[in-house]
Amino acid sequence: MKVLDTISFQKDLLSWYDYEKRDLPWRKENDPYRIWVSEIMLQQTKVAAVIPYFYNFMEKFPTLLDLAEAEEDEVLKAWEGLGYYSRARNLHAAVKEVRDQYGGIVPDTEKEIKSLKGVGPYTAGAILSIAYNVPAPAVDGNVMRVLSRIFTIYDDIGKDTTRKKFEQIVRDTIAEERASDFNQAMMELGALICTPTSPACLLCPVASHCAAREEGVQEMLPVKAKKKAARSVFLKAIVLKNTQGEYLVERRPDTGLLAKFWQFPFLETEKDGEFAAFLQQWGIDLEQVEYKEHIRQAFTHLVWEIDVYTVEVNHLTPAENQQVLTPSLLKELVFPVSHQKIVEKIEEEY
DNA sequence: TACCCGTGGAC
DNA sequence: TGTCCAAGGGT
Repeated sequence: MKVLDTISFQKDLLSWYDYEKRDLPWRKENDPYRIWVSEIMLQQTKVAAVIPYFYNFMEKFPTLLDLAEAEEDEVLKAWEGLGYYSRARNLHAAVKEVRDQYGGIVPDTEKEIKSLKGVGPYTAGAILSIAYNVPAPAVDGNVMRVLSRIFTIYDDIGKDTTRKKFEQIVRDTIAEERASDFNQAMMELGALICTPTSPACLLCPVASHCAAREEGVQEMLPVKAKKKAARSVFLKAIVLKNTQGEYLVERRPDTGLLAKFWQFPFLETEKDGEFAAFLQQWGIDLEQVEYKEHIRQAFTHLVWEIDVYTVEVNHLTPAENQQVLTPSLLKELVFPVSHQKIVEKIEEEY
């Protein structure tokens, strides 16, 4: 592996960062709680998507204690639409643990912080370095992309051992006195300059240190194994409305995909015959329902293909996991994005 | 290790 | 339209 002039690299990187760093809401104060929340929100999520959620979240839960004392449904509602909802549940649980076990102070040791729910190798390093300036590696996708190019490392970045290799490189390279800025600068460089496609090498402050640039292979890196294609699941959903203008919704199971979210009843099928049998539980015939639209919701590992139907009935009796609600009460509940699209059309079209 | 877990934007 | 993927973690 090539030898890096560490001091020169640090200087070039940090000088650029001092001048070019973005003005982001979680960079305004050095509150470990705010930094923690931002890091969880930023997991697999773009900065632009996080910003409005971060402002709203901080307004609702300004301090760690505010969040610790909130109801889970309230926390999930603030997370609705951001995705990966276990992040919200884990953060909520972890914040309670910090309140109870650490006197409300976010711990500053690697062992303690990694023991918190939802805090893995990256997030532990990010909080330690950004909040406490501890020289710990915070290796995310950006950092692996930047370093794979600097050193022309062709290891598959999807593998755990590869991340550990990059963590060791960061330990050897990090600016000890400016650990916070160094880690953030590496990520900032990955986000703004050393992008996945068409990296802006002509604008790169560390281009002179970059082996991939020298060899012209920057577009080949990093190496990442292809993921399996997502499988499609075909669903038929029914929006049931009674003569009072109320709607039937049901709660998803406590675990798994979109746990505890609300949805309109649906059946996993493409066949009208099976759908007809499904509708019989409300005494409805297939001829009574009206097809409204098709909604596609793509997850990382599967795709929902939803045909949406509506029907109006005289009376609706909710089962144990169901509710019959007015539109305004419906909007208080947490729905998957695909079903939010239905909720938005309720009253006018549905 | 491989799979599960969301969403919206870029290309 | 399809594909990829973004400051990952849990199991």
